[in-house]
Amino acid sequence: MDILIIEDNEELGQLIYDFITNSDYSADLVKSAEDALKKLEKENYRLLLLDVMLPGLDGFNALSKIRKDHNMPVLMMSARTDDDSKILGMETGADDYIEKPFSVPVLLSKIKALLRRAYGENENDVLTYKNIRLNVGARTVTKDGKSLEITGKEFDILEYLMKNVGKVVDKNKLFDEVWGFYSDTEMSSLNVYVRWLREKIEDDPKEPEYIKTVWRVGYKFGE
Amino acid sequence: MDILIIEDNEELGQLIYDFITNSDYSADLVKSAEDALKKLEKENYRLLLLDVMLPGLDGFNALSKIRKDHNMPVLMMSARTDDDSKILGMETGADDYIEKPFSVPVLLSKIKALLRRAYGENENDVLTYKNIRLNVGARTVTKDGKSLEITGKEFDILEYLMKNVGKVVDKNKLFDEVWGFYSDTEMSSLNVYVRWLREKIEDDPKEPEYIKTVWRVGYKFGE
DNA sequence: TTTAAATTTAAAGATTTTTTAAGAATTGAT
DNA sequence: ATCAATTCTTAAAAAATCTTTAAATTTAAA
Repeated sequence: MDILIIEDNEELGQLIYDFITNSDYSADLVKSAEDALKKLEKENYRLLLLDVMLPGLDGFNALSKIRKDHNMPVLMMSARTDDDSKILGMETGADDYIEKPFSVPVLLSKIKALLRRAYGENENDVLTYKNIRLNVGARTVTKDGKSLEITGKEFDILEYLMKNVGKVVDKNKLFDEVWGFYSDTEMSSLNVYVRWLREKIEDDPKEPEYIKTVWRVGYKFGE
Repeated sequence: MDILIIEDNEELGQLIYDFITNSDYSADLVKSAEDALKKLEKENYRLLLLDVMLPGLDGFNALSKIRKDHNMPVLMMSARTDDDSKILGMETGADDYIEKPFSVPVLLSKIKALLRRAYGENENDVLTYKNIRLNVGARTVTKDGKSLEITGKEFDILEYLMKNVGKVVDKNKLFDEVWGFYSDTEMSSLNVYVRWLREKIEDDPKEPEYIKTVWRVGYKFGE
């Protein structure tokens, strides 16, 4: 899971949640610091969006508790605009602080900046086409956010195809890429893997929307 | 040298410079992006404070030039308060953006937060994933707060895996990391240690929740 | 329309890789 | 020097993946 949003205001929480999830991040939304602490035990998050004014444990105290166990970037949100609040937040271990009301696109760009700094430029680690996402680092593939069980060879083939979205990929080139030039595996095996890939990826393997065959040449992913 | 300040307004530049140098950081002050680029060739800075409105090359263009060669945190300063400027700055590679006029103590706390994130403050002593905690300094591991008896090699393996949560760790890489490139221990021993680790960490070693095997490649911790 | 070539499909066998258990070798503490 | 803990090896069993084969289908061209 990417982001945990801790915000007690129902409406604002939902707004942020919708925007974030529509921006290709996964998120959970909780209404109190106590719930957040529980969630953190069970799930792994890459970033925290933390409201300051919360019922029960407030944002500052929650943060110092969280910081004992977790080192992920934390972005605080608050209506309190005085300097001391900002400074206190960051001294407590927040990475950044955004004043309410804020523009949601600005929030998103702050999130991106924090993720970039904490985890590196790994947007290029993920290949996306429509609702298919291929994560090179994790070697996982999802469709509509649900993960697909994919084998090694299948992954290698899909990776190469998705690195060339819209371009016709020559069968021999694809084969060499996946098996290596000197492999003595039969070329026909490639067809078989494509069949299985379609089985997993396509809604209707007979009418491929993603992996299209280009007669006498090879395959083309998408477009 | 810690910080390079790029600010053409003499008075403001001096103010920032004084405050920063009085706060135990070393700094250089330049008045243009061109000068900054020259300085960056010669000196090594840990952070950049970059004004947007500059004579000659402006802050945005300077930043995209800088980002080709440098990855240090960059904090932009500008009187332009519109969202698009902020977003553009961060898309271009800035880590944060502060509106002028700003409070200098707030600026300082932003600087601290950025340095902390980029270079670490407390040597990431504890790695946490869900209910598993690994204390690097103490070489201990707990699950749900209860300590697990773990041997040296097991710890080394787990540490490396947990430093790469969610990413597939190549078996050879993992081996080299733990045993060293020139070790003549058999590769297959790694499998055995993983088996023991699972015995200790997993609820059900047959259905690993933490240490997953990625066929043909290696292992992946979590996600 | 017919034909040959290319691709799809399904199934089964082969191969590779991982898991597992047991024991041998090594190390460090007493 | 002895003992216990740890590290390492080995080999069989199990699991997952890879590969081949051949028949069925589709396509493009004669």
